[in-house]
Amino acid sequence: MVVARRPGSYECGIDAAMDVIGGKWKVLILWALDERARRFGELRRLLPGVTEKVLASHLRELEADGIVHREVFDEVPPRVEYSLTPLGASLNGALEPLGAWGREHVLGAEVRAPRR
Amino acid sequence: MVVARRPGSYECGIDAAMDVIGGKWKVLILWALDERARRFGELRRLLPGVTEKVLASHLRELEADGIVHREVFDEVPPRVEYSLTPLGASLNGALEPLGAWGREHVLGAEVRAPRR
DNA sequence: CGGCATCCCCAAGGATACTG
DNA sequence: CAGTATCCTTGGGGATGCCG
Repeated sequence: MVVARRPGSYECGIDAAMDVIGGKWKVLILWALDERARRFGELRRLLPGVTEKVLASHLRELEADGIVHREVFDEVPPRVEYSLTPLGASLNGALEPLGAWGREHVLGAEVRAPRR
Repeated sequence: MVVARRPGSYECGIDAAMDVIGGKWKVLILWALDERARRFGELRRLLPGVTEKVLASHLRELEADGIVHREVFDEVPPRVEYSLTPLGASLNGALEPLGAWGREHVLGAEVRAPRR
């Protein structure tokens, strides 16, 4: 996103959080990882439209922020798994009310969607 | 903002909400309006760094999304007040856990170990 | 006071190709 | 499979000026 990446201080906790989840696909990544760990290609398939470059950079940012854990398995073919850290899980929990709000007030308004 | 402005459907409620609050200053606007109604110039002073153009466009988007109410008082000098609609208030409530998360895990971490 | 109208910039994000 | 490496596009947002 934008806001103000690491300017040293924020007005309130919400911008700080918005900074962490501000990427275009980040909340979707968190959502996809909520259930279980996922491989890179798996995530790519779960997020139709994301490019490899953007997915990789988002994952690296989330890793730097301590939200996701990246584990490399030394195998052939290579395998890398991404999972939520405890911090990431807590973020997802904090996101839940917002998701419920969106489902109820935005999605509900335009469609009676059977989400995920 | 980013994500996908009104593409007709979202993956989950969170993107839908992210779409609404995706502007650089929107959550700060919501925060400022949470306490009471505010005038345009008042908001400008509360958000150091925002330009008139951006503040006005954000307010209009929030108004279009049914989040804020704009009331014009036909006086001289002109007076315009912005306030949260019930929907806006509920959004603010849904944002609260996220704000708490940010305060606890981002702001707190920065204070203890300032980076950059 | 509370705005639009303009012009402009730049970083987030997309497309494509290549590699360990 | 899981990424880099490059190049390019886009539009959100900043700066400035004018107006009812």
